[in-house]
Amino acid sequence: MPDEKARAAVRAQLTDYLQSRQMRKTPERFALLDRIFHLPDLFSSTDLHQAMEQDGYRVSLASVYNSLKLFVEAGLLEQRLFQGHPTRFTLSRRSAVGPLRHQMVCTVCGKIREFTDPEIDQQLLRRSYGSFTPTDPQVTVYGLCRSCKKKNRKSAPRTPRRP
Amino acid sequence: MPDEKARAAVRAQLTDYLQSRQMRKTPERFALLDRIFHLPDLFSSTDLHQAMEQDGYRVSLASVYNSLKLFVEAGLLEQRLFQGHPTRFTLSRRSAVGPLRHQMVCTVCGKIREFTDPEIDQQLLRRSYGSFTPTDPQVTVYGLCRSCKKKNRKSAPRTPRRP
DNA sequence: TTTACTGCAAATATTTTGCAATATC
DNA sequence: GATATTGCAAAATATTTGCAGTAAA
Repeated sequence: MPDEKARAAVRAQLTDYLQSRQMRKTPERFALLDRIFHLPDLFSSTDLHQAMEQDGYRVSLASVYNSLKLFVEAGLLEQRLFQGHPTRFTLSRRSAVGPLRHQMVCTVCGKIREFTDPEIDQQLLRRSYGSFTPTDPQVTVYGLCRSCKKKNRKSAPRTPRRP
Repeated sequence: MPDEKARAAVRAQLTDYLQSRQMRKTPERFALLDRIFHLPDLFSSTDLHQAMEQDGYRVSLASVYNSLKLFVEAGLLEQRLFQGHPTRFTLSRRSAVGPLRHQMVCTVCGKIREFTDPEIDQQLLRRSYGSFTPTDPQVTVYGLCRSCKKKNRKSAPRTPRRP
């Protein structure tokens, strides 16, 4: 199972991070981190909290927030914002070898789908940003998914209805 | 004054939009729209509300929100989200001829600076998104501005301090 | 034993909603 | 005059904070 390997690596990363800053290796932190590997790619704080509850593992929402912030600071997670959605988190791609993961978002139903585009990545990473040092380039493409586009056609007839 | 021309055009756009949907041309809506032309490129709902108050024009915050939503629906404004910032609005570039406006954000001080990149725009607009129809591609580059990078160097010495 | 961390509850920040009063059409 | 829109206050949503109790080191 390749997932297992990745999970162990990320766990080790967390251990190192905590140790190096004399922070504590609490069971909550590792339980949360483990659970993240069984969540969808882009999950919210409440997704994680509810998942823990359903597993019968009680953690306060405050601790979920604390841990998520910690994981981001430690470079294990990245944050993404999408119009009309709560903050999403995703396992960091920094360690990954592949192309960056970008997202498209349907402005009607809110559906989010990921895509990759090595060419755009090249453009993003090759160009200079002046005195600014980029660490995390993000591409978000808002638009319409197929089914919302269809629905939109039906509900927006050419002839305006009269009163 | 080229600004004046743009403002008139956008005002006309709003008038058309309202007329075509039998919505009302209230003074608040036009006052808000006008004020936006004298705000920074990326402004928040409270920026706009406070600007109105300082001009001695009383509008409720609820109306500011209503109008901003309306302006976005009418295609006059676009919304942008940045980590650690309230929602920002910006005059739509749809009508503009130039390249798309993208943003870089300093993750330490929160400073936002815009940049353009016609090559990336080409990549974004040329590629296919499958059954998904893109309307608004956004690039946000998080990183460090020069001054925060300097400060960071000072406060993160090579040798960890011992307890 | 020390103090970082958790859970809880209250606080904050941002945006939305319900509704009576008002003003556009 | 009909009703879309405003302003206000309350509600909803998402996240942060203060603090007492708990547990990792």
